[in-house]
Amino acid sequence: MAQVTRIPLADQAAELLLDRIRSGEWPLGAKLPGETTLAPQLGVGRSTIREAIRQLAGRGVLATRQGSGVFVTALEAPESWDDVLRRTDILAVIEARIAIECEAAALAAERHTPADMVSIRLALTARDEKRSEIESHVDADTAFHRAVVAAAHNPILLDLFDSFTPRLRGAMVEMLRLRSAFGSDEDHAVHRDLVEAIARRDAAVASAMSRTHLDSLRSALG
Amino acid sequence: MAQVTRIPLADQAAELLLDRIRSGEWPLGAKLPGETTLAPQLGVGRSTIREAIRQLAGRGVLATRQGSGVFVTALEAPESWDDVLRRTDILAVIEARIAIECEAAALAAERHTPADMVSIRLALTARDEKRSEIESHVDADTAFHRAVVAAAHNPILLDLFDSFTPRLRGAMVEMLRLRSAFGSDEDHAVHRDLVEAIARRDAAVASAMSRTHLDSLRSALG
DNA sequence: CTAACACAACTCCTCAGACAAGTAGAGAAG
DNA sequence: CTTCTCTACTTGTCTGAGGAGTTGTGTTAG
Repeated sequence: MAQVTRIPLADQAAELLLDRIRSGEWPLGAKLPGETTLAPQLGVGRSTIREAIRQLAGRGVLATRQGSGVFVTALEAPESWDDVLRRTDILAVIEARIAIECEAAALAAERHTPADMVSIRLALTARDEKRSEIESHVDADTAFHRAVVAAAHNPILLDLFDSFTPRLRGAMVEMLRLRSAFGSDEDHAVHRDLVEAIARRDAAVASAMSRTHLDSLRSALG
Repeated sequence: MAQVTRIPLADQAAELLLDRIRSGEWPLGAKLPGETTLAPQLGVGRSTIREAIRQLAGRGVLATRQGSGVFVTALEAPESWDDVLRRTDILAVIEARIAIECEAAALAAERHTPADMVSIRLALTARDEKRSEIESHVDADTAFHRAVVAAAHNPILLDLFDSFTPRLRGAMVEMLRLRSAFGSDEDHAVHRDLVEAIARRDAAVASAMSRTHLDSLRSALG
């Protein structure tokens, strides 16, 4: 089966070089042959091999130093975090979210500022008002939990939360379509208790409330 | 302060294009002006602008189609997770590690297999034998905790743990050089208790032991 | 013999020009 | 209105030339 679309020589050359790097022909930190050597060796022009090198340099695999040469800086491109999440079981993602959100709730109870409490309470009322539509309710719920994590004042926990939510959104919407036990009064009570626990700086209860909420989410998705 | 190292024009051009993309001048999916237009506009040759485009293509920001043009495929390159960690305060990293490791210890208590227990106990004895040298002791400690996280059977938690440890290693070594309260018998007892709690599937105690150990680490580094 | 200097060979960087290959739109023919 | 063809424009590739930086070698002064 021949390919319909011609792949540019520069792209082919880049893949070829990457293969030879992965094979161990040029270990980490090694210097590649000069472009004047590499170009005839692959049967392409100098500008083509240069573009291939640039492409790999953009991916962080190679680095060029004028007058010195081209060097291997990484054995392969670092895998995108989103890709890891997309490939992983959704239950594992929820467990990871439980881990960071419980801790974040405890930290939020200790560290929250008045401004944090304002945005948390605002997000809670917004969450309560949007019980009708499924998607907007999920988004409001996510926004509320994000406000809690933000009150922990830890950029890593917040980054992790933000990287988890896109993966979870679809599953949550789908789940709500089947069983609508989410917009219930009981569910709302848990969230209100969480806010109150944070407000009175009760870290243990705040953490426990988060766990309660997320455990029910896990069992619903499992 | 002028820079000592000359930055290649192609790299400068790539950064310039990336800025204009981020500024919203060319939205997602838009077609950039042709190379023959862009090159004089930036005051560089055509091959130079081509290499800049290749570089951004390697980072996933642009895509070229022969005969058609160059198109924006992503608003910005996904930031490497390592870069985020390197830039962040080390206390925040420890807090994140506390979050995932406590949860992982609890999950490990529930899910560990006989093979998990073997590797955990092996790592514990190895950790105990290497109390003399600082660096090897830190590495043995890290290996032990990694074995615990691995027993949780959650790939995301393990990936997170692996991404945290490189950032923490330097700080732990430095801390041990100052106060050597780490290779103490008390410290070893905590780890032994953690293993026993996991072995008898006591999730609450396993989580608490992890927290004890890491809290002392946090206060030592703070 | 050692150390500092000059230089030559090598590397990547940049430009210019030419032609090939592919695409998309305008215009003509049906 | 549909279809075909052709033209203009785009990226792809190659070649040749010179500029700029690095590195190692050889020379020379001490």
